[in-house]
Amino acid sequence: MRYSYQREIILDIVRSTKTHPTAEWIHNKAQKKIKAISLGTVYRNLGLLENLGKIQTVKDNNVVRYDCNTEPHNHLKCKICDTLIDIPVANEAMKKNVKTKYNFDVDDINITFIGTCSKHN
Amino acid sequence: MRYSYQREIILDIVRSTKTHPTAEWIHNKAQKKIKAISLGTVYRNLGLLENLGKIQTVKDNNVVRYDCNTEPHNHLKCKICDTLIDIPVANEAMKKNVKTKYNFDVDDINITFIGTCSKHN
DNA sequence: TTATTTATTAGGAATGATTACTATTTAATA
DNA sequence: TATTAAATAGTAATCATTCCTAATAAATAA
Repeated sequence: MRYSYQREIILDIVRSTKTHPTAEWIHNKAQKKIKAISLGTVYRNLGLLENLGKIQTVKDNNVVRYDCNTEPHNHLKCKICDTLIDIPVANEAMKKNVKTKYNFDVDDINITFIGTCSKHN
Repeated sequence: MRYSYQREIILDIVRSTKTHPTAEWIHNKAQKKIKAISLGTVYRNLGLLENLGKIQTVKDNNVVRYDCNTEPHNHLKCKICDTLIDIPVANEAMKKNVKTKYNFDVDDINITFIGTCSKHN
């Protein structure tokens, strides 16, 4: 893969935050550095970076959010402030359980807990 | 809420299958009974039926699928045949665990196991 | 039964995130 | 320095879903 300044900036931006930004947010930020960067370029490079395992994606409603946390993990989603909070993957034992109960080979587990985060107590 | 024949047909259709159909699929089926039924009507009534607790939704990639299973449950998603398989909710203890660990009040847990179902062994 | 009122519908336009397309630019390398 | 193929900018297209509005129909009152 050829070097691209755009890709470098995009990766820097994703790594600069834990807010699980959207492509549009990343595009806005990137325009501060490269004023003519296009949204298509942002999407394409985010896809490439995901394939390279340098970033991860989370589906949040009908928007994809990007996450610099490359460890396998899941999310708490606060319905009040919309924050996504990373949590370590629940129990590898679940995979084994699903295998024995349903004869289903699990590659990936996607868990989102929806509720109210500690800010709103 | 006022009676509507369209809504009745739509509910019948969702209840007639365990394939987690999309709005478009339901619309096609409904047109067999009511040839001029509009897609907007299908979407609106699916939303109403969900609010009434008569059906549930599952998000599958960027499509919403509808499910007549009204019990709380989660899904196995086969990456080969795209089938969604209902499974009972994993462990209420997870809610308590998240509460104590993260001080996060869980309303709803969304779990999808992605992998290969028993058909492809 | 008929008239009234207001929820519901059909049909089509609008939205919004994402992807596709294409001429131009630019990194790599010969 | 010239060549070439990957990457980009800019824009059009896609596709699920929502929104809008005049017409229709269910519920109710007269």
